[in-house]
Amino acid sequence: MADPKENVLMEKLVSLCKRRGFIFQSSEIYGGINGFWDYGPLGAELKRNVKELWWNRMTRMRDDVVGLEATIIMHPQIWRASGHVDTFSDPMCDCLLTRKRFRADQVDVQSGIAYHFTGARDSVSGKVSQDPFAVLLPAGKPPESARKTAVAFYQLRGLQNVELSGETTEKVENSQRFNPENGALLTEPRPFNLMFKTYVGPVADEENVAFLRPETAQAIFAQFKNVHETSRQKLPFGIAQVGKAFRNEVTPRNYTFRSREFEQMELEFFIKPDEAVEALCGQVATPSTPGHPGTPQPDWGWQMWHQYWVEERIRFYESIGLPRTTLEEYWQKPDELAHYARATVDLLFKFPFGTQELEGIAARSDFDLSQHQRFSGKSMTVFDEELKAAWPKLDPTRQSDLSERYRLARLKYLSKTGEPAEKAEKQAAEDAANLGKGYYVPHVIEPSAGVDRLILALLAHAFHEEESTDEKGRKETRTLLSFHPSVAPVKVGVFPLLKNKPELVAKAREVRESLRSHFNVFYDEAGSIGRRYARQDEAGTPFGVTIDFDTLGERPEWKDTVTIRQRDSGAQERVAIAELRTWLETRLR
RNA sequence: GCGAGCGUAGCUCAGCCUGGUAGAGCGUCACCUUGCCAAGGUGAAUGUCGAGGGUUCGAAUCCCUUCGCUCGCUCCA
Repeated sequence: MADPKENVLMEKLVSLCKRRGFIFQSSEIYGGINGFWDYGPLGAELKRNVKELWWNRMTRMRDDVVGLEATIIMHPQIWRASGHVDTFSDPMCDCLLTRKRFRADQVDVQSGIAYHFTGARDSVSGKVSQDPFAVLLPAGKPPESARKTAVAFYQLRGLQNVELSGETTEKVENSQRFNPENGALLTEPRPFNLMFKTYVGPVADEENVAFLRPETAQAIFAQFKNVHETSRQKLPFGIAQVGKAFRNEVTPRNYTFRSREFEQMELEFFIKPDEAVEALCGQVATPSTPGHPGTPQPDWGWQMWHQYWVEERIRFYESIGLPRTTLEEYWQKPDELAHYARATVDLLFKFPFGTQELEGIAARSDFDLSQHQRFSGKSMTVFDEELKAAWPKLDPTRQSDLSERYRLARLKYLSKTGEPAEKAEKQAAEDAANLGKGYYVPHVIEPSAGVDRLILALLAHAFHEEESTDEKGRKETRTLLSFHPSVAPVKVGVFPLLKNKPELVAKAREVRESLRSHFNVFYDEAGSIGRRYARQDEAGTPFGVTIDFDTLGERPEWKDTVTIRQRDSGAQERVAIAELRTWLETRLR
């Protein structure tokens, strides 16, 4: 767990974010609302930059990924197909004695004698508790043991000398209402819905229930066919989306890290099943060495693609200023994997409050599209002309081998979904036959990142304090945010050396105007020059441009040049105004 | 959801125990000053003391409720 020093760091960061306008609590004037955060002027710029860099890198800089922007509220069936309705709304109950929480349907079934109590009173103080309580004992156990548990319960309610009242017994069979560990009564099962619920249309009844999406991914699957057909993409290709998602988290914690409204950047990268790759290329390439596997090749199987995306994503983080050393790769153990996942790598960042997930890169097989195929009744298969052409040229034993492997994989999926065995067998056989005709459900690799936690990681990583002592022996702390220039909210500060010299001010404003259509520029003339540098250090502005007397020609050879100061080192150099834009452009990438 | 602690100016905090209508430092703003790293001077703004209720002649202070934050438990597809 985080040690005190790291909590102090977190407090400093939170305070800086508020003071400088990066992050505010939502609805603060009304006392705030738990789990919701707003981005102030600098935070909004930072977040835009991050999303834009992701979008450019994932879509515009590639031939094989296209974008999507889907709605937040979708057909409720989507969340049944995805499994969210089941896994996000488990009724839970708590042990009245230990507070331990159980999923109501997973409590071990028990039988025995239940001892009910209507309440208790303190024989010394006279204080009374009217809370009913009950303990279940296996048949044959002495009643004293039930009373002991009940006494402990009422002691928790503030009674010291417990005198139990209204004891009755009842025979109980196959009950899930009692804690198997101590026999204590559990609270009533309460729905624990992690999805935000709303109603579509003016009538708020159960038929009109809809959910705010708990992830952006499902929209991509739901629109897979449309995008595939209109984008003229062929497998392998991906669909990227950036957008809001909502989860009614039990405990929003750690500043913006776990929020109830948050933004995701997700890619669903669709690939051919390994059986199809083998049919086409004669073999499936699998990773032999760690690290980036290079330019994608036609013979890559899902493992190569998975490794490729893990490495691509790490490169992205490096490019925006999170070095590999700040990240941790965590390969989920087989028993941690979701049942449909073949492999999942979490990219973790060392936050001040602990090492936590920034992004997950999951190999999700063909589970998602298959689910939507089953629930919607619409085919999610693609037709692969090359596969159709290649298949007849295969050796018959190879054909039956591939076909059988594909059939078994489909059967495994269909059986797990609870399809009747006979129906599953029939469907799997049909799917296998279709493979030879060039039809299959694409598999998917999913790099899924949280924008807000990435912002927090960038802030935490950029935060630095430098202690120094001035000539008068006073200790000073310089706070700076060492953002990578590509994400920095403000790219360049422009300052006249002195405010009371109109020529300097006029020239500085002129320089600001010449730059502002190219970069986010901040102009400041208030206070000493050092103070203005310090203000920009806290905002994370990488460069400061100062207009001085030499700019005006005091030293003729320096006419129309400015001083550029670098944020992290404080180093200065002289650059001609005419070259400023190019100078900055090459350093802001 | 449970337990503990906390909530006073933009930020960090004092005052609360022992009720008598609010303070410091930093920051912000204006003017002056200032020839490159938070210099200085003068002046200014800012809080229904998280919110609501109660006790009291009187509440930042005592009591209750509620919201928010932190930590622990729980949860985390």
